[in-house]
Amino acid sequence: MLSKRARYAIKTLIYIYKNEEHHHVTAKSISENENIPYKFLEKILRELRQHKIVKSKRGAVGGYRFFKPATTVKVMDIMRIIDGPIALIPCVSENFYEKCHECVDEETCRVRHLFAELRDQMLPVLEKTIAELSKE
Amino acid sequence: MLSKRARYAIKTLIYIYKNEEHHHVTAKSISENENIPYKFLEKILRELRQHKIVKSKRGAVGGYRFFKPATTVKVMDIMRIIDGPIALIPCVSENFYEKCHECVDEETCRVRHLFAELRDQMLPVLEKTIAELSKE
DNA sequence: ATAATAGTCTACTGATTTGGTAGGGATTAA
DNA sequence: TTAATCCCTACCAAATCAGTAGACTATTAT
Repeated sequence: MLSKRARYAIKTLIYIYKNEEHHHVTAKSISENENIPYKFLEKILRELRQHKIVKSKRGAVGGYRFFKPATTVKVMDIMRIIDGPIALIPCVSENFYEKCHECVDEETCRVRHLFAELRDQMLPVLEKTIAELSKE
Repeated sequence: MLSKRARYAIKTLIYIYKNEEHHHVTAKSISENENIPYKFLEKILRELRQHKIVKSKRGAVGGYRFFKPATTVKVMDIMRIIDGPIALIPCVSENFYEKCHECVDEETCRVRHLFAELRDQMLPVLEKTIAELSKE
């Protein structure tokens, strides 16, 4: 399951994308419009900033904006930042690989093959970008 | 991520399938051969029995067997029993649906569509049965 | 200069889940 | 009757999740 943080993050980015044109988007307005607890949101935004998804501006007319174009930010990027691996078992993860110390031979492990196939089916769907997701 | 319990459950069923022909398969032998803590395994087996995936026989030459043919037990069945929904958000889950009280309109929610598509890509892979998974 | 606005950071907390462990009870075959 | 084996309840420590509190820093408008 997706964590609430990840869902909030995706909603937050869609909201920023739709509102960043004329000014920075404040955490307050995101919080109010998307119904995300303010302090909780701050933490999420911080993570997004640290991973260079958004950039921030402090002070009176501050707020958040995309760091790189929303057309280049994929849903899978956000999921990996917030929740970690997409794959369901670590030994088939591309970005969070861990050796499986349960099966003897990774090359022939059938369970591994199955979950590799699963990951291969999942990834293309999650290539969708925030910009694409925001169109209506 | 798949829980350890779910991975243990899948391994357990593959092991039972490969060994049930001539006699019941004991928890002890599963535990030893698949490296699963005995007491933890017992709990998993109990859940599988309660969901009619395996049946048990008590006493001296007791153990576990498939309740219905392994050719009819899908990986997704096991995952749902042990870990719950396959879908990453409840509002697109087939078996564990919950209304999304975040988005205003489920029909037009873009996030929902994305995760519905994701689920649709995942399900066919997880249709694979324990019997298929055990072939070599 | 200063007040108001808005992001930054560290620390804490309560509830839930995860991955177990302990210990006995019931059943069956030899 | 005894050894093997499953059945059941209860407990536990660590991690994760969702969220809160409070103080600090930077920027802008007046």
